[in-house]
Amino acid sequence: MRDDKTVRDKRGYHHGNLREALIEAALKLINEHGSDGVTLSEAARLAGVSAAAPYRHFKDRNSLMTAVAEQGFSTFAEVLEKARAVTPGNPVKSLLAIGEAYLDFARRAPAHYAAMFEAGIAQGSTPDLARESARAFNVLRDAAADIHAILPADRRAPALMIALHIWSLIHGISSLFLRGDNARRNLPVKPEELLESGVLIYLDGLGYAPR
Amino acid sequence: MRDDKTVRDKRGYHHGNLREALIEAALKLINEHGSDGVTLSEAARLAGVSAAAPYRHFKDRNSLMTAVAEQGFSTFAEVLEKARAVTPGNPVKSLLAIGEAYLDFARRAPAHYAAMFEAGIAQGSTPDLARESARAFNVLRDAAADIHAILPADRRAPALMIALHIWSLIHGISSLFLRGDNARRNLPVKPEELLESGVLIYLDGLGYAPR
DNA sequence: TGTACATCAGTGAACGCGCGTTCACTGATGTAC
DNA sequence: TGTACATCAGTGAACGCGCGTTCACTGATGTAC
Repeated sequence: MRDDKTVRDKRGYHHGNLREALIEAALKLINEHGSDGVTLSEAARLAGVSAAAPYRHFKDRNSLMTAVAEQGFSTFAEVLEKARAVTPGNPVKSLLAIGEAYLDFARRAPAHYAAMFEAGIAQGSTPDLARESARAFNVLRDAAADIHAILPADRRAPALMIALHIWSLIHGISSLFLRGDNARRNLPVKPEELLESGVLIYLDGLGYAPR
Repeated sequence: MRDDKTVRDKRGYHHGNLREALIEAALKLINEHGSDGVTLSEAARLAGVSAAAPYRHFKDRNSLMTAVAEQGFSTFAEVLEKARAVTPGNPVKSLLAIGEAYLDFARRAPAHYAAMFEAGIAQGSTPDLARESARAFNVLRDAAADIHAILPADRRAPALMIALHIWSLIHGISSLFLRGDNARRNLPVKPEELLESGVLIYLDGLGYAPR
C-alpha cells in the first residue's frame, strides 16, 4: 500500500536495502508515467544509485515489474482475507466486504494494481507470483463456496462459476470506473454502490432472498 | 477488424494513403509488442516511409494512438448495433447477442481493443472519440432499457444501472479471461458461456423468469 | 580481541541503439487560364 | 488541350536524449582463526 514512497536511508557506499528501494521507485514511476513508464535507469536514479546497481538485484526490467506484482498480490491477498474474516458467520456480508476491499485496493494502491493486472506480466512467471495470485483468487473462491452452501439446491450454480461471475463483475467495475488513468469513465453512482447492487441482484437470481 | 495487415500499395514518391497505412502499422505493432510498443518511427518503417513522414498526418505518437482508438470504437459500435438488431422483438436475446459481440470483438480485434481500453487514452480527447465511444455504450444502454421495460415493476432496477452492471460483467470477463497478453487466466468454461450464465442469473434476480 | 581475507554491493565510464523531432529540400499532383 | 505554377506529401540528414547493458574496479562487511 505504500505507493508513493521513495528512498528512505542510504548508508554510504552500500545502500542496505536497494531491492526494496527499487520496488518503491518502480511504484512511484508507475504512478507518474503508467506501468510502461518504468525503466531500470530511472528507478536507480530515484534510489540514489548508479544505473548499473539494479543488476545486482534484478535480471532486467521485467524482473523488477514481477517483483512489484508479487508484492502487490501478497498485500492484495492479505487484504481480501481480512475482509472475508470480519463477518465469519455471514457469507453474503463476507462477499460484499471482499468486493469492497477489492475496489479499495484498486483505489489506494493503483501502482500495485497496474503492475498486477495491466503490465502484461504472466501469473505463472515466478512461483511466488503464482502462489500469491492464487491465494487472492482463493479468497473469492472460498467465499463463493460459502454462498453456494446456503443457496437453495434447485437453483444454485456451481461454486466456481459463482466465484468467476463475481470476480468478473468486480474487476469490470474497477477497470472501467476506478482506474486512475485517463480511461476512467464517469459514473452516476459510487463504484461500491454499483458493485453491491449488482452482487445482490445476482444473488437474488441464485435464489437467495433475504428481504 | 483488420488487425494484421500492413502496407498495401505504394505509388512512388507519394504514398497515397499514408494515414491509413500508419494506423494499420500501429495495429500490427500493438499485436506484436503491446499498446506501448508503438513508435512513430517503427510505424513509418512498416509503412515503407521515412521517419519524418508521419508528422504530415499526426502530431505525435499519442495522436496516432487516438486515431486507432477512434477507428476501433467506430467498428465496435457498429458491431454492437448489428448484434442488437438481429432479434428486435427479444430484449434478452438482444442483450446476450451484444455480450457475445463484445467478447468476439475483443478476441478478433485485440489491437483495437487494447488501444481503446488499455492504452490510457482519454475518452474525451477528441470529439470523434467521444462520439464513437458514447455510441458504443448507448447500444448497451438502450438494450438495458428494453430489458427494463419487460421486468416486473416491483423488483426492477433503473435501466442505467442495469446497463452498468452488464457492461462491467462483460468487460471484466474480457479483461480477465480473453485478453491476448500474458495476463490471461485459464478458465474451465468458454468466456461466452460464463457471460451468458451470469447475465441470465442476473436477470433472474431482477424478476425475469422465463424457464 | 585483532587481523587477514573472501565476498558482496556498489561505482562510473563506455558502448550501441532507437526514438522524437526539426530542417531545408524535392518530386508529384492538381488546377487556372 | 497544354502549360505555368502553387501546393502538397514526401525525403534524408542531423541532432540530442535516455535506455540497457557490460566491464574492470573498489569500498564495505563479515567471519575464520
